[in-house]
Amino acid sequence: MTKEEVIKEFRVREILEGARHVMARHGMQGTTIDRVAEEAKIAKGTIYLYFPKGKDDLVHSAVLEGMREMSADIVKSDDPSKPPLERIRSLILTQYRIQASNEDFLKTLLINNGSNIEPESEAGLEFMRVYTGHLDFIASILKNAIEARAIRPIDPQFAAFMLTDMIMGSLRRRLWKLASSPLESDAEAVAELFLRGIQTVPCA
Amino acid sequence: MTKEEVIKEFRVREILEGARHVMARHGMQGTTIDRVAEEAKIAKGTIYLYFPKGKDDLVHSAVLEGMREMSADIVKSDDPSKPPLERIRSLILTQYRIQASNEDFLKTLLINNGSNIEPESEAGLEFMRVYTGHLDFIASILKNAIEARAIRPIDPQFAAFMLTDMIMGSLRRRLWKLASSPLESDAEAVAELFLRGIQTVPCA
DNA sequence: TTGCAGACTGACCGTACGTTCAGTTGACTG
DNA sequence: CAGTCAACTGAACGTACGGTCAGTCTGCAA
Repeated sequence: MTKEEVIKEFRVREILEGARHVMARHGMQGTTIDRVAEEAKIAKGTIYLYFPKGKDDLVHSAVLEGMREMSADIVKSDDPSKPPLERIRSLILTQYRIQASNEDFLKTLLINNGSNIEPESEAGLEFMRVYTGHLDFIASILKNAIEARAIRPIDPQFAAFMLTDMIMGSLRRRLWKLASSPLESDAEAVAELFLRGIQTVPCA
Repeated sequence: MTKEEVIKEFRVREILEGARHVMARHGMQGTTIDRVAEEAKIAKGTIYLYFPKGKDDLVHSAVLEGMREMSADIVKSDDPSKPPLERIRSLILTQYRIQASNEDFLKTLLINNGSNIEPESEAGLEFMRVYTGHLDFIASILKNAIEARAIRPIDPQFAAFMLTDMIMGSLRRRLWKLASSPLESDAEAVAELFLRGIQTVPCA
């Protein structure tokens, strides 16, 4: 029984990774079952043994798994015992490091339409659930910082959304080759902008 | 000669608007020539009279025209004689107003993959040209503010990118129904975050 | 009124791609 | 070694959709 499960898990992983690779290289439009099968080095029909619900389910699973993995990595690397501001800074840097080590999936998510899942469908709802779950995690860190009076009493959900978008945006800027600065300096610039804004400090 | 031109312009406009409407409702995946023809109330074949290069060219034209129109509206509403900070604030608010009045196209751009145009293709390069053109405009306003010492000497291109992403992000948040606050208060929150950051002012 | 030009139509065609399933393989059992 | 069964294969099928073109309609000119 164990052996079958190992094989099954191996196949599913191969297929999902193949799918993400194909998505990154060919875009959603160019992601076909044939290409995924070729990438995973199995025959077309085999895919339907592991994803009997068909292509859409496969694609959604690949995207969702990618999101869940990245989110989990970020949560894992968080250290709640750090002082609030430092915690936020290292959260930002960690997101850069993790997402940079995951370039295939990042391309899918940011440049191709990884989030192009129809809202209102079951897959769309699941996508939103994972996404808002991650936002909630960041919001809780910000809430913590507010209570410690390290940051202004801003709406944590809003700030979490904006921070995520800034990070995603600057990563997209890198993928589009509009910036070539080292990763750490991008992270630092985002942290600085998020924490202090761009305005001249009034009392400097 | 004039009459033919009027008809041609009318048809092209109907087709492009129809295309944007279909994209917003059905996503890029579900955007077919048949649906666009139906939306524009003309026969399939007629589309090929006005877009002989086929579907891809039509879709790209629709997206590019939408971007160009929005960018032009924003540039038009800018008043360079205002003081730098106020100029930035009203730039932000204007973007919200204009983009909110253009919901179809916004959905295409933000939720479906309007920017899913292959880089390296002619269409992709044109897309980047329009996009970076808009960023340059915003960067020039920020540069101006830096010279007036109204904001810190941050890289204007970087800041322009981040500001655009924050605005787009918060508009996406609205489209996803994760926020229902009035438009003006969203704009104000973004301006506040961008200008002052979230950190407690150190000398308050 | 007749004839022509060209804008417009929509049935039709070819193909790419998702899905299926009859057949093959190979590991395990008795 | 024969038999069994499940994993796997890939040729074949159905269909949705981009693109075509022979035919229709409309308005104008002679």
